Amino acid sequence: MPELPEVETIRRDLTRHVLGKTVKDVSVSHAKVVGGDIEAFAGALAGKRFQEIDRVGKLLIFSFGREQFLLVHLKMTGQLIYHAGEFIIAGGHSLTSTSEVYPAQSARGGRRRAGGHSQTDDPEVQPGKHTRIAIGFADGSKLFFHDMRLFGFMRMVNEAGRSKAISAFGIEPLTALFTLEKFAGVFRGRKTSVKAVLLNQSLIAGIGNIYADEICFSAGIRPSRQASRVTKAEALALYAATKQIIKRAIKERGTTFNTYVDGAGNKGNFVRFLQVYGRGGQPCRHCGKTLMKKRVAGRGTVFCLSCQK
DNA sequence: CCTTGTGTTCTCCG
DNA sequence: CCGGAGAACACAAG
Repeated sequence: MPELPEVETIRRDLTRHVLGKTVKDVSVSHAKVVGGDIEAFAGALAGKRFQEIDRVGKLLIFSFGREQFLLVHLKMTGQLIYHAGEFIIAGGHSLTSTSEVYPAQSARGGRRRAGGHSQTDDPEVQPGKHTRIAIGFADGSKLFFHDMRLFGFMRMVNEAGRSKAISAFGIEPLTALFTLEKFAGVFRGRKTSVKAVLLNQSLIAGIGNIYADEICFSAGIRPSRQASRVTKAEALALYAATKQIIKRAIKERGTTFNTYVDGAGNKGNFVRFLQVYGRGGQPCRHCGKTLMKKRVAGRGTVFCLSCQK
């Protein structure tokens, strides 16, 4: 599940690789992943030059000047992978034209292994049965959007569309506006759980199920605790944990639990540092007691009854 | 059945 | 009866 650290890792990877490149051709497998109209999307994107890549929460924003933007959301299983070189088919010969291997409206075309440097198994097949969008650049390199579940999307929007998308997000961790004052403020007066607040993108941008559980563990607070009952000291603990865990996760290039890969198709390393996520029934790394798993805020949630109050 | 991010819809309460 | 908060549902595929 790409959350803030994963999306930020991809943003940095792609900033290095696709900035300044011009879109030559665009292929799309399903209309719904580009907002319903493949022709309109491909037409709007063709010929555009990538000028800047920003991120708000888990949303990527590619800029083409002041009036045209590409919004990309990976949702649960989306991947955005850049390929510099040519494609090597199982048989051995290379391809240079996207349309030859990946006609619009058809995601089929067999499994073709990419040129060598990837570490994961399924995700780097280029293009594969889960390839939804292929963007070919003038220099022959390509950007692939994969998504097993058809939740993720790309959209071309104008400045009004960009502003609207950004305004839906709450405070952004790791920016100057992410102050203890504002952070503590989002918990104040809320009857819902601490976890629901952490997951609410309109309050705090970028936290998903993995980091919400990790933040709660680090702060020693049960995810089910009522937000309004969080004390000042606990708000500080949650605030510090949020900043520290997100920073560290970015440094480790994100968490690969199931399907996440970075802009080059490689896994993230933060799994090694997970204290609770995915560890229900296993011993707490701090006290040794069995970690509890239950549903909080509609999500699978793992915590330690003894370390978290 | 489970997994989860988010948009939409439903329900409750004052 | 309105508005807002929060919960529940829908979506998708393995």
